Amino acid sequence: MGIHQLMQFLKEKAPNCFRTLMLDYFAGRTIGCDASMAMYQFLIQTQSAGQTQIIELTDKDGNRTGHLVGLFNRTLQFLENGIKPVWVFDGKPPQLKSGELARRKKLKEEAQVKTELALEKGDMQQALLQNQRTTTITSIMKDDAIKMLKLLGCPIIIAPCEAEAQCAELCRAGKIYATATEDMDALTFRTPILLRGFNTKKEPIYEIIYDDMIKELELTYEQFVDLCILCGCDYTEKIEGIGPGTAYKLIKEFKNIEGILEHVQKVNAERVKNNQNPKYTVPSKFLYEDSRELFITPQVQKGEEIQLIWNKPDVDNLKKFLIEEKGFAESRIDNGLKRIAKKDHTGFQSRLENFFGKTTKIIHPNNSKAKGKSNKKNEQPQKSGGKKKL
DNA sequence: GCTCTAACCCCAGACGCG
DNA sequence: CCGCGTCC
DNA sequence: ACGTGGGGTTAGAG
Repeated sequence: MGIHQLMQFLKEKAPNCFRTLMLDYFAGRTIGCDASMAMYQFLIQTQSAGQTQIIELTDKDGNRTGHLVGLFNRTLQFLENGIKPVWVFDGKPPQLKSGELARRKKLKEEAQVKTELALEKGDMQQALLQNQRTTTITSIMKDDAIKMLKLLGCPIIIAPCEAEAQCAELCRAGKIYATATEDMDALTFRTPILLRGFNTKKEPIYEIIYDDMIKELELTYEQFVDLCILCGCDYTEKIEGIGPGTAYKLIKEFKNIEGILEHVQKVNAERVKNNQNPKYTVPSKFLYEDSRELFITPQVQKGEEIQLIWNKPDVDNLKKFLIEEKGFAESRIDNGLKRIAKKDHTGFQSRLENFFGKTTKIIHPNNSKAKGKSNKKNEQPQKSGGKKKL
């Protein structure tokens, strides 16, 4: 679950670290995308309720393909807008996450039972909801996605561990402009820029700038990590009775989790003396030190070692794969490829254009339904400063 | 009252035809 | 331009 | 073998 309620906390306590941007702002930029989360969402959202069963997109062998449809469209949307995506996949989750993963697995199993129950009752709406909760990503599905994205010409990174941590490393190394994810722990991994909102065209894209955030909160990085752990992260239980609000106050006052634990013991002891229930409950195994280490020095591949290269799509093999193996309609692939036919996938053209200020308003009729007023914006000649800094 | 937390509910995409 | 069935 | 999140509402505690 990333960091519990961090988004809402930041909106409140650090409102000035946000910017909202339109898609065309990113033309010519490289963006690191969290592949697992995107796949998961596409798989969920391509399910629908039939008369007596749940319908999912699959190939002829029954392998699910909803994530491929989604990633295909999303990638083309990026390329069409001159954005160069690098898809980053999760590797092996850290040991500390196993408890959280077990919890999720159990929830999925319960949802599976509820799905079948709802199907028996004929409650298709409930069946769909529960079936969405059972969604998991198999290694076949992941391999299919990697194969397709490579054939589209995109660089792929399989992170040694958490994708968010790898994106943060790439961003700090200057290999990507920003990390695109809905998962707020990218900030805990210290990504300089986090982007949210690519999942819906209805709203603009939010940019969160790490340096602004940390300044506005008046915390050190280490303190911010402690704050995130106290809010609730994937690696350890949190202290019951402390949410984002009090965690922030306590960090300010006692500097770190060690100091807060001392304070917590005192407060609880005092209350026990007065025959009151303790105010806080510290988990029996509060692994905050290990969690810290996972956030601060995560297992990643060094950014300098990574070369990102975009190629033109391998049209023949892409078609062979998607049509013959995955059951895609040829016309959809052709339509998609037409959208990016004029783009240069090496990224040279878009950088050059960006340098000369030519790409500032590549936006498409498709997207313009978003707000209605956003149309006007595109028409404004954004000529001002001429070329940007380099 | 007001603030905060926790538990529980809901929600999530894109294309293209008519 | 919108609504809704379909995408595989 | 394993994997997403967010918002809203409400009840209850301090």
